[in-house]
Amino acid sequence: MLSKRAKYAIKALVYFGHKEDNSPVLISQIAQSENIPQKFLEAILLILKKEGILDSKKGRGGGYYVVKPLEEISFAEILRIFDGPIALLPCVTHDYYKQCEECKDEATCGIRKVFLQLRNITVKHLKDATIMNVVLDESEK
Amino acid sequence: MLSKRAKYAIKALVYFGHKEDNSPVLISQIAQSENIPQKFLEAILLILKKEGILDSKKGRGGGYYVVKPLEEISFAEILRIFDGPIALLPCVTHDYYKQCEECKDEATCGIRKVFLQLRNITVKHLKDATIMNVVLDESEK
DNA sequence: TATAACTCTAGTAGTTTAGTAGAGTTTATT
DNA sequence: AATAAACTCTACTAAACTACTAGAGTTATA
Repeated sequence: MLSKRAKYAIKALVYFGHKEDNSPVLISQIAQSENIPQKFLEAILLILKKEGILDSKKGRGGGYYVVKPLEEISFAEILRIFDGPIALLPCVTHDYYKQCEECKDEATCGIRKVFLQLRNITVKHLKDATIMNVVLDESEK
Repeated sequence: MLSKRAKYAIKALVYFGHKEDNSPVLISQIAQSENIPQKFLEAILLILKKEGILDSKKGRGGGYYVVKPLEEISFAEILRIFDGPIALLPCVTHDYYKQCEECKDEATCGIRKVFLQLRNITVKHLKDATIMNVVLDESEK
């Protein structure tokens, strides 16, 4: 299961996508609109800022705004930031590779094969799913 | 990530699959061969028994043996037993459905759509992956 | 200079994970 | 009948993670 962190992050980004302009938005505004605990959301937006996806302006009239193009922000990227690897086994992750401790021979492990293929399918799907795609899809109604 | 429980369960089942006959196997034998802590494996095998996948014989000469055909045991089934739902959001699970608390309208949620498709792809892949398939694949060397 | 707004450090209750310990029960064999 | 092999079951634990909350601090603009 996704962590709430990741889910909230995606929700917030989609919220940005539905806005007309790119003016700064208050945390409190997003929190209210999306039913997310405000303090929790604060921490999440901070992380998105550290990752170069959002930026913020302090002081009166400040808030958060998007800096990375929405069509370049994929679900895969967000999941990796908040929930770590997408693969289900350490021995098939891309960025966090670790051998399974109890494994006798990785090269011939049939279990690994299944999860390697699954990882590839999943990553493809989650890379194709960008924030922009979701925004466009939701606007079609 | 998979839990170790689920990974060990799959490893144990594949181990059964590589045996010639279906005579009872000692927990200690599997634990040793697959590098799994024995006491932990005990609990796992007990669960597989409760699920009707294994059965056991007590006393001297006893042990565990498979009762469900290996070509009918899929990774999907094992994952569901040990790690719960395969879907990444509660609102797209099959057996454990729960609305996302903060969701405004499930029917139009673009995020949900992404994870619903992903779930379908994943489940298909994990249902096609049976213990028997892994055993056959590993025997081809 | 007041205040709106982000920043950052702590802490916390609850749950899950990956085990371990040990007593109890069953059954085949001697 | 005794013995020992082997599964069964309950209880416990350390460590990590999740989803928050509290509150003080900093910055910038009107």
